[in-house]
Amino acid sequence: MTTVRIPAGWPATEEQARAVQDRLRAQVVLDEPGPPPGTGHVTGVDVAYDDERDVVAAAAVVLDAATLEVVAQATAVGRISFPYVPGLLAFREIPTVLAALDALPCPPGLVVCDGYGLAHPRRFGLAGHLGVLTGLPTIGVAKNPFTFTYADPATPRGSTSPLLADTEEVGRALRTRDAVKPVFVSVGHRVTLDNACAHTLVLTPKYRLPETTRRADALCRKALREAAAPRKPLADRAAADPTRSWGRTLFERQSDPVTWAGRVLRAAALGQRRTPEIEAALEFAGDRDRWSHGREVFELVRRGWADEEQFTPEQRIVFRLAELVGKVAHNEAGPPPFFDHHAGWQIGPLAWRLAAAADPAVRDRIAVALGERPPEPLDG
DNA sequence: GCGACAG
DNA sequence: ATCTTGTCGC
Repeated sequence: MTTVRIPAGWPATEEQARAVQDRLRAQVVLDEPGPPPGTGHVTGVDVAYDDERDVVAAAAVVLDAATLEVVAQATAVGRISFPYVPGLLAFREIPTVLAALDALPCPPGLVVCDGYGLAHPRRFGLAGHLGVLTGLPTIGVAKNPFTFTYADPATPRGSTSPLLADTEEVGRALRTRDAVKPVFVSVGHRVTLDNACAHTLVLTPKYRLPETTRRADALCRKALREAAAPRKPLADRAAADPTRSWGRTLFERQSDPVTWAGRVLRAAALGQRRTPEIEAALEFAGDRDRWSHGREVFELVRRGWADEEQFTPEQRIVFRLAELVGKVAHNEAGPPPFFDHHAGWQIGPLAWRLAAAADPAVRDRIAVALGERPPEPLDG
């Protein structure tokens, strides 16, 4: 497995990313038929994320197009290079996908992407982007219609209907299993739409999604599991950390957990350098109307301390508290899926770790914000 | 102006 | 994409 760095000059803003798309899309080749279905190699690529740990894992799995047996596979891990923005997915996935493709011991043949090619607001989705950067023939097979419209294809497998941006056919809804929701096929690079659909049908003898996608999905999840630091079971951590049960009961006694978390954060941040992320979290905790956006606050704070090395241990604790404010608020008022409900339990122990190392005035202030002190002096 | 919106 | 419990089906 290879490790990826974010490429130099990689777009940092949405505006830059859109400019890159506008520049590169002229290089897409649409007038080649592409490899005949059922011959040579077909390669699936997919990506899995752990946003909390800022880890991304990609996989490329090469299948024999005739037998659908795995011929070769490779993975790569790296840091997340771009947030998820509809229309800019490629900037989040491509660096790691390229590394996985590079690590393959054989030519990939046709590359099947999890997403779109031509069917894209600027006609340059993930599959087209990957095709232009590698020169390989690519297609996109997506699970959802994005912003496009389509009529439901007829019931039997193999039926299609045009995927429309207004009246322009940008792809096709293709039924790969009888009476099951279609997939959405579009051209990436150097393949026609007819051929892309034919490939997709060859790749779906048993399931709705292409074997390439299924294999790559399973492999990148596994790579992600192995890349993320293995964690001890919950019970072990509870035994090793007596502050945990105190943190739990303290949190569960709060009738207004978000406001409480905000007070704790304010006390903890006192006297420390305030970053914009901390300011935002503090302001947020005081505004009940915004709690449903807790997840965004979490993500903002998480991005804010991406360069962990530049912060002191105390500042890192403040950042973690700010993240927890976002998590707790999201669990309290946001839509599912929720963060794990243990999140709030960490607030007390974390804040007290800071208090224990601080001077008596700060310690008192944190104790007041928490509402109590731990039953016995905690070290760490 | 606001929401929806591939993964 | 990710979080999640049970439930349905081959």
